[in-house]
Amino acid sequence: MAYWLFKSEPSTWSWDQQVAKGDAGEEWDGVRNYQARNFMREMKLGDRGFFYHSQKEKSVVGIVEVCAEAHPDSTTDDPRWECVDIKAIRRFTEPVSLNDIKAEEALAEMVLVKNSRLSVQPVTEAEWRKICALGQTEPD
DNA sequence: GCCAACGTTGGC
DNA sequence: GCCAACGTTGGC
Repeated sequence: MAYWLFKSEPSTWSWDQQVAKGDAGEEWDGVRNYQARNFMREMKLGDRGFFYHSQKEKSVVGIVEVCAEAHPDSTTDDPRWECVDIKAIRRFTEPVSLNDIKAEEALAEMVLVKNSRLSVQPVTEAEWRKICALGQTEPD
């Protein structure tokens, strides 16, 4: 199983909206970046991801699961763009802020730190476990 | 609100 | 195929 991070501006699509979709999940649509799309193409059913709020909050707020593999993005006719569906699994007991992450030497190589603009990105298992620990939340 | 970083576009 | 110009994102 692989681990990922999904970034969203809460004013556009928030954790609460994701939770409201329940187990049916929702398309992670609107991605118009090849790198991000390619990562979504690599995702398998059951892969886990962090849900990160950008902008004002800048925190990992919960865990999601891939519930549909890559398919055409319904928000565009352009066949280049695909997306996966994700569903909320659980909220972090404590949100883990970007500051918290930057303060951890073990997390210094995270894509979130190195390339803050990439909206869909891979997370290593070590990073996954570390951030779950910081969030006082079960990793699986 | 600013600006750095990055990606994309289009002219040559 | 290069690169300048431009647009967007997101942290500060």
